[in-house]
Amino acid sequence: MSYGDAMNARTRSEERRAEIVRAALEVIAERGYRGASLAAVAERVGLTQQGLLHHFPTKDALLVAVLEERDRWDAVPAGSWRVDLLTSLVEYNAMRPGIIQTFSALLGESVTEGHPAREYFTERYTRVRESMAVALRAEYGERLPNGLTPERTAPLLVAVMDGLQYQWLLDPESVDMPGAFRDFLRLLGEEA
Amino acid sequence: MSYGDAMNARTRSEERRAEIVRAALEVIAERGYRGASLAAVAERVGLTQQGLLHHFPTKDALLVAVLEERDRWDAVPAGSWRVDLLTSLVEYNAMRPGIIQTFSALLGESVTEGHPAREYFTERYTRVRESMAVALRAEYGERLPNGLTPERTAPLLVAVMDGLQYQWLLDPESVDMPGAFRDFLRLLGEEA
DNA sequence: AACGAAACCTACCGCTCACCAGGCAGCCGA
DNA sequence: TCGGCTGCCTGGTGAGCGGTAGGTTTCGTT
Repeated sequence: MSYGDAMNARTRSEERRAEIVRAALEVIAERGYRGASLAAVAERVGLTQQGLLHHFPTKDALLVAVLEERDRWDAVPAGSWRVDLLTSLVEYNAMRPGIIQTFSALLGESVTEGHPAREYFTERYTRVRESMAVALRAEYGERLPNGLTPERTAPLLVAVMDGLQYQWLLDPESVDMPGAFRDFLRLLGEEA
Repeated sequence: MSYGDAMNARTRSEERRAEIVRAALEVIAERGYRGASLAAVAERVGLTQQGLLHHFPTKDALLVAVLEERDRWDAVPAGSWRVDLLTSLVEYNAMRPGIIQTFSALLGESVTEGHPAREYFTERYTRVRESMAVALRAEYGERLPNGLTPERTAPLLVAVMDGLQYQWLLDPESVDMPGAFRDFLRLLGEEA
């Protein structure tokens, strides 16, 4: 195997796949997973539907790649979040409605029966709740208001982030997502 | 309850429509709106697809009826909520996963472009936020923690309810939705 | 008994979907 | 220079979609 060249076959193929995944993210944001046709994704990267199927043999395989992309995207730095970085994350999200829309649409679909992303989201939320509990403990210890534990607070934190996203996507003018999130954090850090 | 006698034509037609809407709620819960075929809804009430189209001329017309049903369902008693009744509402919801699933799936779809329920949800959330602000002011006055106003707290309250629903639908064993909601309310009512 | 409307049907249409089969061009290592 | 593999194409298929057209049965009203 030679590796001197600027771009070997494997690299080029991975580039192509990455392009396709990017296009799929867009189309899913616009039409949801069920509404996203392979043809629409293919057209966006200048392929025919069958050309796309060469890289991803089924529609579900493409979805798997999309979900893996998401895992890469918000991979926890050094294994755990810090609460103040969450604020930055929300602010960053507020500048990228596309990504938020993609995964909000997918989350909504995933609660329906037999949806191919259901298991992914179930496991993801288990993981994220645990991760958030760790972050909350690091920030507040056991001194959360009203004797709340980090484990009981984590689902609320996650719910606020998700719920705000829906309200914000529907009506960005009326909902200050980062501001509201900061308000929530202030509820946790009972002020000195 | 037999139809033949004490029921006039109009009443029977309305009964039929109500049956269809109920079936549509089920099918949407299972497959989302895009995934819900008229044929599937029709079969559930013992009709052909065209028999259904006699009562609702288009698929969108059926969706409108579904959304109207929801408005009737959670119509605010006497014009405004009381915060303690929200707890009961959440507890009640936790016993009816079907309804929650229907509207969580619809909410998720609604953020996609040109979705027929988008406007409905946008306006609904505007209304609900206002309604919640009123309820919060009635309960806590201006004395929310950290100088939060009812208007700024309302989006958080709504976000928590919605966000918890998704986590709960995906993994009811791991998420105590009513308990978590009570935790959130306890964050608002700073103790004593 | 006669009539008209409501309820529901069969048949059909054009379209879109995910996916299969088979072929062909171009590049790469041998 | 050749063989094979990768990338992508044309062509086609069966199923399912929402919706139309037009007929037939049912039934309350008169």
